[in-house]
Amino acid sequence: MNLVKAWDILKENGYKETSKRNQILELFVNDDRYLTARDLLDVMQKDYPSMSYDTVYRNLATFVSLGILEETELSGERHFRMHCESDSHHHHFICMDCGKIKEIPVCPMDMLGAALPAYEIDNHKFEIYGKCPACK
Amino acid sequence: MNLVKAWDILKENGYKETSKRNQILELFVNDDRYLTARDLLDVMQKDYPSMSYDTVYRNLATFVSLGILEETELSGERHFRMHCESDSHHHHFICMDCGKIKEIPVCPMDMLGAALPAYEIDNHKFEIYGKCPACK
DNA sequence: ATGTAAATCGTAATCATTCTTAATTAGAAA
DNA sequence: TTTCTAATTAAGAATGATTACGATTTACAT
Repeated sequence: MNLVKAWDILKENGYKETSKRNQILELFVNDDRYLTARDLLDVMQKDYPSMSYDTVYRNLATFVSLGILEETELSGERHFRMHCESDSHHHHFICMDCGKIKEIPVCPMDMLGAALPAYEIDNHKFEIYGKCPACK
Repeated sequence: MNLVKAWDILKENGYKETSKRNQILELFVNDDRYLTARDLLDVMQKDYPSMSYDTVYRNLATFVSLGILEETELSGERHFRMHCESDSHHHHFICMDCGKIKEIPVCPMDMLGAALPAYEIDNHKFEIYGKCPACK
Protein backbone atom coordinates (compact mmCIF):
# COMPACT_ATOMS: atom_id res chain seq x y z
CA MET A 1 0.00 0.00 0.00
CA ASN A 2 1.31 3.47 -0.86
CA LEU A 3 0.36 7.00 0.16
CA VAL A 4 -1.72 7.76 -2.92
CA LYS A 5 -3.79 4.62 -2.58
CA ALA A 6 -4.32 5.25 1.12
CA TRP A 7 -5.54 8.78 0.46
CA ASP A 8 -7.82 7.53 -2.31
CA ILE A 9 -9.48 5.23 0.19
CA LEU A 10 -9.71 7.92 2.85
CA LYS A 11 -11.20 10.47 0.44
CA GLU A 12 -13.68 7.94 -0.94
CA ASN A 13 -14.94 7.49 2.59
CA GLY A 14 -15.19 11.19 3.33
CA TYR A 15 -12.18 11.60 5.60
CA LYS A 16 -10.39 14.91 5.60
CA GLU A 17 -6.75 15.40 4.68
CA THR A 18 -4.72 16.49 7.70
CA SER A 19 -0.99 16.86 8.06
CA LYS A 20 -0.97 14.45 10.97
CA ARG A 21 -2.79 11.73 9.09
CA ASN A 22 -0.40 12.21 6.24
CA GLN A 23 2.65 11.95 8.45
CA ILE A 24 1.32 8.82 10.18
CA LEU A 25 0.79 7.23 6.79
CA GLU A 26 4.20 8.31 5.54
CA LEU A 27 5.76 6.80 8.60
CA PHE A 28 4.11 3.45 7.92
CA VAL A 29 5.03 3.57 4.24
CA ASN A 30 8.67 4.24 5.04
CA ASP A 31 8.97 1.96 8.07
CA ASP A 32 7.83 -1.41 6.88
CA ARG A 33 7.30 -3.13 10.23
CA TYR A 34 4.90 -3.73 13.05
CA LEU A 35 4.72 -0.75 15.42
CA THR A 36 2.82 -0.14 18.64
CA ALA A 37 0.71 2.95 19.27
CA ARG A 38 3.44 4.05 21.64
CA ASP A 39 6.18 3.63 18.99
CA LEU A 40 4.12 5.71 16.61
CA LEU A 41 3.44 8.47 19.13
CA ASP A 42 7.11 8.70 20.07
CA VAL A 43 8.13 9.27 16.45
CA MET A 44 5.25 11.63 15.69
CA GLN A 45 5.93 13.80 18.72
CA LYS A 46 9.30 14.76 17.25
CA ASP A 47 7.39 16.78 14.66
CA TYR A 48 4.17 17.36 16.58
CA PRO A 49 5.11 17.56 20.27
CA SER A 50 1.51 18.07 21.28
CA MET A 51 0.08 15.04 19.50
CA SER A 52 -2.04 13.01 21.89
CA TYR A 53 -2.80 9.34 22.29
CA ASP A 54 -6.33 10.01 21.18
CA THR A 55 -5.19 11.13 17.75
CA VAL A 56 -2.95 8.11 17.37
CA TYR A 57 -5.52 5.55 18.42
CA ARG A 58 -8.39 7.20 16.54
CA ASN A 59 -6.46 7.25 13.29
CA LEU A 60 -5.08 3.75 13.74
CA ALA A 61 -8.64 2.49 14.20
CA THR A 62 -9.78 4.39 11.12
CA PHE A 63 -6.93 3.07 9.00
CA VAL A 64 -7.51 -0.50 10.13
CA SER A 65 -11.24 -0.31 9.47
CA LEU A 66 -10.55 0.92 5.92
CA GLY A 67 -7.99 -1.81 5.27
CA ILE A 68 -5.08 0.64 5.02
CA LEU A 69 -3.30 -0.79 8.03
CA GLU A 70 -3.35 -4.28 9.44
CA GLU A 71 -3.19 -5.18 13.09
CA THR A 72 -1.96 -8.04 15.19
CA GLU A 73 -1.29 -8.76 18.82
CA LEU A 74 2.32 -9.45 19.83
CA SER A 75 3.31 -10.15 23.42
CA GLY A 76 0.29 -8.43 24.87
CA GLU A 77 0.32 -5.29 22.75
CA ARG A 78 -1.46 -4.30 19.56
CA HIS A 79 0.91 -3.74 16.66
CA PHE A 80 0.16 -2.06 13.34
CA ARG A 81 1.74 -2.02 9.89
CA MET A 82 0.87 -0.92 6.38
CA HIS A 83 -1.35 -3.41 4.63
CA CYS A 84 0.54 -5.53 2.12
CA GLU A 85 0.34 -4.74 -1.57
CA SER A 86 -0.60 -8.26 -2.54
CA ASP A 87 -4.36 -8.52 -2.55
CA SER A 88 -4.41 -12.29 -2.37
CA HIS A 89 -5.02 -13.90 0.99
CA HIS A 90 -1.79 -14.75 2.78
CA HIS A 91 -0.10 -15.00 6.18
CA HIS A 92 3.05 -13.67 7.80
CA PHE A 93 6.34 -14.63 9.28
CA ILE A 94 7.07 -11.90 11.84
CA CYS A 95 10.56 -11.10 13.12
CA MET A 96 10.32 -10.57 16.86
CA ASP A 97 13.48 -8.48 16.80
CA CYS A 98 12.90 -5.90 14.09
CA GLY A 99 9.18 -6.36 13.46
CA LYS A 100 9.62 -6.89 9.71
CA ILE A 101 7.46 -9.50 8.02
CA LYS A 102 7.73 -12.01 5.22
CA GLU A 103 4.63 -13.03 3.34
CA ILE A 104 3.62 -16.68 3.44
CA PRO A 105 1.56 -17.33 0.34
CA VAL A 106 -0.17 -20.49 1.58
CA CYS A 107 -3.19 -20.67 3.86
CA PRO A 108 -3.83 -23.69 6.07
CA MET A 109 -7.59 -23.21 5.73
CA ASP A 110 -7.35 -24.45 2.15
CA MET A 111 -6.70 -27.92 3.49
CA LEU A 112 -9.38 -27.77 6.17
CA GLY A 113 -12.28 -26.95 3.94
CA ALA A 114 -14.55 -29.82 4.91
CA ALA A 115 -12.79 -30.80 8.13
CA LEU A 116 -15.20 -28.84 10.33
CA PRO A 117 -18.74 -29.55 9.15
CA ALA A 118 -21.44 -28.08 11.37
CA TYR A 119 -19.01 -25.44 12.61
CA GLU A 120 -19.39 -21.82 11.58
CA ILE A 121 -15.94 -20.51 10.70
CA ASP A 122 -15.73 -16.74 10.99
CA ASN A 123 -12.03 -16.10 11.13
CA HIS A 124 -8.62 -17.60 11.55
CA LYS A 125 -5.10 -16.61 12.48
CA PHE A 126 -1.85 -18.12 11.28
CA GLU A 127 1.41 -16.43 12.11
CA ILE A 128 5.00 -17.62 12.40
CA TYR A 129 7.36 -15.94 14.84
CA GLY A 130 11.14 -15.91 14.98
CA LYS A 131 14.16 -14.04 13.69
CA CYS A 132 14.67 -12.88 10.13
CA PRO A 133 18.01 -13.57 8.40
CA ALA A 134 19.24 -10.05 9.17
CA CYS A 135 18.54 -10.35 12.89
CA LYS A 136 19.66 -13.94 13.31
CA MET B 1 -5.04 -32.82 31.91
CA ASN B 2 -6.57 -33.96 35.20
CA LEU B 3 -6.14 -32.89 38.81
CA VAL B 4 -3.74 -35.67 39.77
CA LYS B 5 -1.41 -34.96 36.87
CA ALA B 6 -1.49 -31.24 37.56
CA TRP B 7 -0.54 -31.80 41.20
CA ASP B 8 2.21 -34.20 40.19
CA ILE B 9 3.73 -31.43 38.09
CA LEU B 10 3.30 -28.82 40.81
CA LYS B 11 4.85 -31.04 43.48
CA GLU B 12 7.75 -32.00 41.22
CA ASN B 13 8.53 -28.33 40.93
CA GLY B 14 8.31 -27.61 44.63
CA TYR B 15 4.97 -25.83 44.74
CA LYS B 16 2.87 -26.18 47.86
CA GLU B 17 -0.62 -27.60 47.94
CA THR B 18 -3.15 -24.95 48.85
CA SER B 19 -6.93 -25.13 48.83
CA LYS B 20 -7.11 -22.19 46.47
CA ARG B 21 -4.76 -23.73 43.94
CA ASN B 22 -6.79 -26.88 44.14
CA GLN B 23 -10.07 -25.11 43.58
CA ILE B 24 -8.68 -23.15 40.62
CA LEU B 25 -7.51 -26.39 39.06
CA GLU B 26 -10.82 -28.14 39.76
CA LEU B 27 -12.62 -25.27 38.12
CA PHE B 28 -10.56 -25.64 34.95
CA VAL B 29 -10.96 -29.41 34.95
CA ASN B 30 -14.73 -29.14 35.23
CA ASP B 31 -15.24 -26.16 32.94
CA ASP B 32 -13.60 -27.10 29.71
CA ARG B 33 -13.38 -23.67 28.08
CA TYR B 34 -11.31 -20.54 27.76
CA LEU B 35 -11.79 -18.24 30.77
CA THR B 36 -10.41 -14.82 31.61
CA ALA B 37 -8.74 -13.95 34.92
CA ARG B 38 -11.89 -12.00 35.74
CA ASP B 39 -14.14 -15.00 35.02
CA LEU B 40 -11.99 -17.10 37.30
CA LEU B 41 -11.95 -14.57 40.13
CA ASP B 42 -15.73 -14.14 39.97
CA VAL B 43 -16.29 -17.87 40.41
CA MET B 44 -13.60 -18.28 43.06
CA GLN B 45 -14.92 -15.43 45.17
CA LYS B 46 -18.13 -17.35 45.76
CA ASP B 47 -16.12 -19.71 47.95
CA TYR B 48 -13.24 -17.39 48.87
CA PRO B 49 -14.68 -13.85 48.99
CA SER B 50 -11.31 -12.40 49.87
CA MET B 51 -9.35 -13.90 47.02
CA SER B 52 -7.31 -11.21 45.29
CA TYR B 53 -6.23 -10.60 41.74
CA ASP B 54 -2.69 -11.24 42.79
CA THR B 55 -3.49 -14.83 43.71
CA VAL B 56 -5.37 -15.40 40.47
CA TYR B 57 -2.73 -13.97 38.17
CA ARG B 58 0.18 -15.48 40.07
CA ASN B 59 -1.29 -18.95 39.89
CA LEU B 60 -2.35 -18.60 36.28
CA ALA B 61 1.21 -17.63 35.38
CA THR B 62 2.57 -20.57 37.37
CA PHE B 63 0.19 -23.05 35.75
CA VAL B 64 0.97 -21.77 32.26
CA SER B 65 4.72 -21.90 32.83
CA LEU B 66 4.41 -25.53 33.95
CA GLY B 67 2.26 -26.49 30.98
CA ILE B 68 -0.82 -27.20 33.12
CA LEU B 69 -2.85 -24.44 31.52
CA GLU B 70 -2.64 -22.97 28.06
CA GLU B 71 -3.22 -19.37 27.18
CA THR B 72 -4.42 -17.38 24.21
CA GLU B 73 -5.50 -13.86 23.48
CA LEU B 74 -9.10 -13.36 22.39
CA SER B 75 -10.52 -9.92 21.59
CA GLY B 76 -7.92 -8.11 23.63
CA GLU B 77 -8.01 -10.27 26.76
CA ARG B 78 -5.93 -13.19 27.92
CA HIS B 79 -7.90 -16.43 28.20
CA PHE B 80 -6.87 -19.63 29.93
CA ARG B 81 -7.95 -23.27 29.78
CA MET B 82 -6.72 -26.65 30.95
CA HIS B 83 -4.04 -28.04 28.69
CA CYS B 84 -5.35 -30.74 26.38
CA GLU B 85 -4.76 -34.39 27.18
CA SER B 86 -3.40 -35.20 23.76
CA ASP B 87 0.33 -34.81 23.87
CA SER B 88 0.74 -34.57 20.12
CA HIS B 89 1.10 -31.11 18.62
CA HIS B 90 -2.21 -29.71 17.43
CA HIS B 91 -4.26 -26.53 17.04
CA HIS B 92 -7.71 -25.31 18.02
CA PHE B 93 -11.03 -24.22 16.70
CA ILE B 94 -12.37 -21.84 19.36
CA CYS B 95 -16.06 -21.02 19.76
CA MET B 96 -16.35 -17.29 20.35
CA ASP B 97 -19.69 -17.78 22.08
CA CYS B 98 -19.06 -20.47 24.69
CA GLY B 99 -15.26 -20.62 24.64
CA LYS B 100 -15.18 -24.37 24.04
CA ILE B 101 -12.56 -25.72 21.68
CA LYS B 102 -12.18 -28.48 19.12
CA GLU B 103 -8.79 -29.94 18.44
CA ILE B 104 -7.41 -29.65 14.91
CA PRO B 105 -4.93 -32.47 14.47
CA VAL B 106 -3.04 -30.96 11.54
CA CYS B 107 -0.30 -28.34 11.72
CA PRO B 108 0.43 -25.99 8.83
CA MET B 109 4.10 -25.91 9.76
CA ASP B 110 4.45 -29.48 8.47
CA MET B 111 4.09 -28.13 4.96
CA LEU B 112 6.37 -25.14 5.48
CA GLY B 113 9.42 -26.98 6.71
CA ALA B 114 11.82 -25.80 4.07
CA ALA B 115 9.87 -22.78 2.88
CA LEU B 116 11.75 -20.38 5.15
CA PRO B 117 15.44 -21.13 4.87
CA ALA B 118 17.68 -18.67 6.68
CA TYR B 119 14.83 -17.77 9.02
CA GLU B 120 14.90 -18.84 12.66
CA ILE B 121 11.43 -20.12 13.53
CA ASP B 122 10.75 -19.94 17.25
CA ASN B 123 7.00 -20.23 17.43
CA HIS B 124 3.77 -20.18 15.52
CA LYS B 125 0.07 -19.66 16.08
CA PHE B 126 -2.81 -21.20 14.19
CA GLU B 127 -6.33 -20.78 15.51
CA ILE B 128 -9.75 -20.91 13.90
CA TYR B 129 -12.56 -18.80 15.34
CA GLY B 130 -16.31 -19.12 14.94
CA LYS B 131 -19.34 -20.81 16.44
CA CYS B 132 -19.53 -24.43 17.51
CA PRO B 133 -22.53 -26.55 16.42
CA ALA B 134 -24.25 -26.03 19.79
CA CYS B 135 -23.98 -22.24 19.61
CA LYS B 136 -24.75 -21.86 15.92
C1' DA C 1 5.20 -28.20 67.84
C1' DT C 2 8.24 -24.86 65.59
C1' DG C 3 10.70 -22.26 62.05
C1' DT C 4 10.94 -20.76 57.55
C1' DA C 5 10.02 -20.01 52.97
C1' DA C 6 6.03 -19.83 50.13
C1' DA C 7 1.49 -18.23 49.43
C1' DT C 8 -2.04 -15.01 50.07
C1' DC C 9 -4.46 -10.56 51.14
C1' DG C 10 -5.52 -5.89 50.51
C1' DT C 11 -4.49 -2.31 48.10
C1' DA C 12 -1.85 0.74 45.32
C1' DA C 13 0.59 1.35 41.06
C1' DT C 14 1.18 0.73 36.20
C1' DC C 15 0.26 0.22 31.42
C1' DA C 16 -2.47 0.29 27.28
C1' DT C 17 -6.55 2.04 25.70
C1' DT C 18 -10.87 4.80 25.63
C1' DC C 19 -13.63 8.72 26.74
C1' DT C 20 -14.92 13.69 27.41
C1' DT C 21 -15.01 18.48 26.60
C1' DA C 22 -13.35 22.38 24.57
C1' DA C 23 -10.60 24.33 21.00
C1' DT C 24 -8.89 24.09 16.32
C1' DT C 25 -8.99 23.11 11.41
C1' DA C 26 -10.23 21.37 6.63
C1' DG C 27 -13.08 21.91 3.11
C1' DA C 28 -17.70 23.35 1.43
C1' DA C 29 -20.55 27.19 0.51
C1' DA C 30 -21.38 31.99 0.00
C1' DT D 1 -11.68 35.51 0.03
C1' DT D 2 -14.51 35.05 3.94
C1' DT D 3 -17.78 32.44 6.52
C1' DC D 4 -19.74 28.34 8.26
C1' DT D 5 -20.03 23.67 9.86
C1' DA D 6 -18.68 19.21 10.73
C1' DA D 7 -14.53 16.71 11.34
C1' DT D 8 -10.43 16.59 13.81
C1' DT D 9 -7.46 17.38 17.55
C1' DA D 10 -5.53 18.49 22.43
C1' DA D 11 -5.40 17.77 27.09
C1' DG D 12 -6.15 15.14 30.48
C1' DA D 13 -9.34 12.22 33.14
C1' DA D 14 -11.37 7.61 33.29
C1' DT D 15 -11.34 2.73 32.56
C1' DG D 16 -10.00 -2.03 32.63
C1' DA D 17 -6.56 -5.48 32.71
C1' DT D 18 -2.44 -6.64 34.87
C1' DT D 19 1.46 -6.24 38.10
C1' DA D 20 3.74 -4.88 42.34
C1' DC D 21 4.30 -4.47 47.35
C1' DG D 22 4.23 -4.65 52.44
C1' DA D 23 1.91 -7.20 55.89
C1' DT D 24 -0.09 -11.42 57.26
C1' DT D 25 -1.08 -16.22 56.98
C1' DT D 26 -0.15 -20.97 55.69
C1' DA D 27 2.15 -25.40 54.21
C1' DC D 28 5.24 -28.50 55.42
C1' DA D 29 10.07 -30.02 56.61
C1' DT D 30 12.59 -30.61 60.76
